[in-house]
Amino acid sequence: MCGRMELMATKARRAPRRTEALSRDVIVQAATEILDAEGEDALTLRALTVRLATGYGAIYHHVADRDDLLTAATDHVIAHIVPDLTAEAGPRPALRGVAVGLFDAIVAHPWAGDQLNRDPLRPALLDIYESISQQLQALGVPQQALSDSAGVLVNYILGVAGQNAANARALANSKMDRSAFLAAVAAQWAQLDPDRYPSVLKARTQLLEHDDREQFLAGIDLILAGIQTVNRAGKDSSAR
Amino acid sequence: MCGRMELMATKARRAPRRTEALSRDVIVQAATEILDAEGEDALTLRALTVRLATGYGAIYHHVADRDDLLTAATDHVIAHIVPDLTAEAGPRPALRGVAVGLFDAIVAHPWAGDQLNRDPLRPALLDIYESISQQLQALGVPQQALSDSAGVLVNYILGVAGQNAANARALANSKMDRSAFLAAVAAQWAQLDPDRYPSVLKARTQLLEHDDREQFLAGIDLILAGIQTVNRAGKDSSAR
DNA sequence: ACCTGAACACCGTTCAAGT
DNA sequence: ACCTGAACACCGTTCAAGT
Repeated sequence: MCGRMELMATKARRAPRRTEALSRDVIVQAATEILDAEGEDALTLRALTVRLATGYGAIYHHVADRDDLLTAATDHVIAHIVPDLTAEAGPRPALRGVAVGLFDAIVAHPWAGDQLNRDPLRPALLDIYESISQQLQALGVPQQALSDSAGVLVNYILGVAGQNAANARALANSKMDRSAFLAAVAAQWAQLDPDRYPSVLKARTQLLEHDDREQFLAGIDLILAGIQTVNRAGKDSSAR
Repeated sequence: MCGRMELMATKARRAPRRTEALSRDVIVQAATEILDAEGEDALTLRALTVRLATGYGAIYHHVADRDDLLTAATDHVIAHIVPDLTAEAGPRPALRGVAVGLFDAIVAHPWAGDQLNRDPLRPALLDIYESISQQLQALGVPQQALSDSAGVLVNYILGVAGQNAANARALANSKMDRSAFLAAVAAQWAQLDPDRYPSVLKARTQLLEHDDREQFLAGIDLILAGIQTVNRAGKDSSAR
């Protein structure tokens, strides 16, 4: 009892008082901070009650379950991307901007990349999809090719997001620092059978030199080139 | 004691005797069957001990942990794809063949699609990557563009795989049959704000009509077109 | 070497009880 | 309405003990 009083006194000195009541936003915010700091496995309900100095029931009063929390945090982290890009120059820079924005968000919050892959098209992704579709339309992609084209871009982005999250998790689990981890990965690759994986091994040096972000953008450009090529071909045949 | 004897007698009648000893392969096989039948959440160590009529220690003697089991099952399910395609006609059909093989495998085993996204480039994916790279090379893609091109294809496939797994999980969790589930999804989409998501809503009808597999292949073709366009452009500037 | 199964630590979630 | 926290059901994993 006495010990508990002291703890509360310490708490009170650090964060004078919880003036605002517990709310969904406060909970999602706290969850995001835990996810960013320690990864998805660290987001336990127990950890949340400790951080928010509350009980389980209080959390479940504002949030359906752990998955609800995870998707809400993901939506929150992704929601900022599209609005920031309305003042873009043209459809092509805008498309690259959305893609890069998503890429950067996922590098900063790898757990969100994982979550996007685990959920079917979430609200957050819908905004992205809508924005991409509109820019493609502005680029002159015909209506019937629009959903295929936007789908390729979104799925490519999701794939990259997933690998990014996987790498972040592997790094965290290894408990090495970044350079030691990269060295360990490189050592693993070096053991591959060169007769069976010649192309993988050739790509390896390039992968290590290349910036992930640059390679991601090169992929976007490649897909855009494909969209425009297919589009142009379709135009020729439908014009006559 | 008496009850236990009876249980063993019943067991013996159903499955006369376990002639083959427990092995890693047997365990992975059993895990795959559980995953296919009931999804990832159903693969518990307890369920495995029941199905294999054994104890925890026996399983942990052949397998490191649950994750080891999951990746082994994924590798096993993916490993069959590449070898089946050696007798392909040309690089383009071969590429489509690998992609479609992977797509079909993931439709049949959605949990594997999820697992591919959660692990950094697994052995199983390395074979795919190698095969794709070699076919791209045969297609005339220059060395320095190879890793970008193969990366786009692999990441696109991974993205589709992830969405496929997510949809399968959503369907399973809903406990509806397929048509009821699709109706529920359609109803959800119908509630979207048409001012905010015009393109999404336009794409919706197309998505419902389109075969997933066809759309996936259209995406592959689109990316291949982009690879060849970029490649041709590069050739022009490097030739002089 | 291979297997058994009780025990452990730790989850997400519920719910009667409080304010 | 909002919150508390003991309790429940269920995980993955370990390990002393058996053969």
